[in-house]
Amino acid sequence: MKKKVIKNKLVELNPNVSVDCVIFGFDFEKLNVLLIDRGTTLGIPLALPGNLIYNSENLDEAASRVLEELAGLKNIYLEQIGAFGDPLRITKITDQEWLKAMRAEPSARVITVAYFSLVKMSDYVPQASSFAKNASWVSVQEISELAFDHLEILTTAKESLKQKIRRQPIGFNLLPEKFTLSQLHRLYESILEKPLDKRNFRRKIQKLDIIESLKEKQKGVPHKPSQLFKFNKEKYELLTKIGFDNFGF
Amino acid sequence: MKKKVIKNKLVELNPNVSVDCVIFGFDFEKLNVLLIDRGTTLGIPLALPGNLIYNSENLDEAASRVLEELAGLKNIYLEQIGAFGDPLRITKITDQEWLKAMRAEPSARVITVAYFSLVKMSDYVPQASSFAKNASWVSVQEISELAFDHLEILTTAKESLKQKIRRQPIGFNLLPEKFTLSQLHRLYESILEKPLDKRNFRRKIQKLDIIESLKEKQKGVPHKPSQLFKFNKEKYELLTKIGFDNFGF
DNA sequence: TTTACTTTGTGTCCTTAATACACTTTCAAA
DNA sequence: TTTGAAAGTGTATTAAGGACACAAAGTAAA
Repeated sequence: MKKKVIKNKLVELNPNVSVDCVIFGFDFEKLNVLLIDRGTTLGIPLALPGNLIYNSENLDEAASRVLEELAGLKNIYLEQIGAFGDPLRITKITDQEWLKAMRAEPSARVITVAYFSLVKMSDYVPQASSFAKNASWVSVQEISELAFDHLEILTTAKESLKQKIRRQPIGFNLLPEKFTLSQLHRLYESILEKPLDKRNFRRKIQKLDIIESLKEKQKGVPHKPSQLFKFNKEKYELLTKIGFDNFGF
Repeated sequence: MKKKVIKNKLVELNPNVSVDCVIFGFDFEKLNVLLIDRGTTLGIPLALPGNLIYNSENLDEAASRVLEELAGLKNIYLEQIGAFGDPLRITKITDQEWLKAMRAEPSARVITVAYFSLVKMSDYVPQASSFAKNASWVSVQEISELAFDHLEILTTAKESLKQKIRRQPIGFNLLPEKFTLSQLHRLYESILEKPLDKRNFRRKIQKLDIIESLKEKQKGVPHKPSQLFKFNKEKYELLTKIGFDNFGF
């Protein structure tokens, strides 16, 4: 069993449990996911960032650690999606090369706990980052295969994000401090994967009362400049806590 | 490592991963959960049914197996809630007695994958069942402590069920073939933990178009007998697949 | 047999939310 | 000064939610 010493404490990797993170980012056009290029010669090189957990940490901590190790990202919005544990999930021959190189027990049964996280893309620019480990942003629409069962995890993550954003205004984690209503609009359309009427969208968002218009406008755009907004942290946190479900019952 | 032979195949228990099931039942008054009395002298005797997984089975299969081993229940509605993996979740001294008796590696780090399931209470009557292993139905309202982190799992399961029933008509898994609207009404109130207006509830359910009135009424009740209904499997399955979310976006 | 008791079953009004839809404004660049 | 491109805005119609009260149908007890 692989061992590691952190701060004089012996820390053991658990060979049977990993975490994988679906890290979403928004480029004002579409949703992206941060993927790792494993550089394998066989099979699909792209995979979700993830790793085995240490026995000393809980699952949320493990996911946070993966985010920090990969991209130096701290205090990131994280949400557990669920556990994936098909015995066959890591047995594709095309994944074995990588497992043998990376794992002390490459054939161990591993169940993985998947998370999705929301980051501002500007907080992680792969080529400029010293953390970069062959990581890059890939448009979710363009992803048709991934290593292991990661495509299934991604699909579940997208669904989970769709559901979540209908109840909590978590989308703001994907936007910079200042943003326009059109950007927010495109964000919701990207996540929900359907067009939303502009006027109805704006009315609804304004009624939620979580955004405030700044006394500032877009500059240098070759069209009418857009009003900039920020969101109201207090209202946001309240709504995030209680949700804003309005289903019938 | 504990080993077991099933159908001439060597099957290994995974010491690090378990499943736990929150089995809900409805007695026409309130929600109940099937709990195991571990008969421990120390600490809290009641726990959720669960067990370590075998390396040969996937997580859903493990949960189904637990249901079948415990109560002979097959083809039961099961939904994964998530993974619980705090390193301290099994370290209460009051839980150690039981672990030492039951587990080959009582101090192993175990993460558990939790499920909730919905059963008709008539399908499992503990005292009459040959499967009974000190299992009994307990009203969810009366549960204030459980072994390990099972109270947290129960809380999450209740929340998860609440969310789910707002999108899919899964409540029918808790009712017998024939039921009255009042029973369905009380079921929704029990799950959502809030009163629902009788007329509005009936109107809404009827509009979903998933129940059919039978040409049959309650008998022997000391009041106006209620119309009996069954639910329409086709419509039910369609709605279960596509959900019936009607949130704004 | 009458009365009391208990639960069923039903309709309307009002308010709130959803949806569909088109034109003017403001800027940069040509 | 014209063109192109996105921003910003209001109304009318339809659908759904929420509040609310009383008659009907059965059993049990007086």
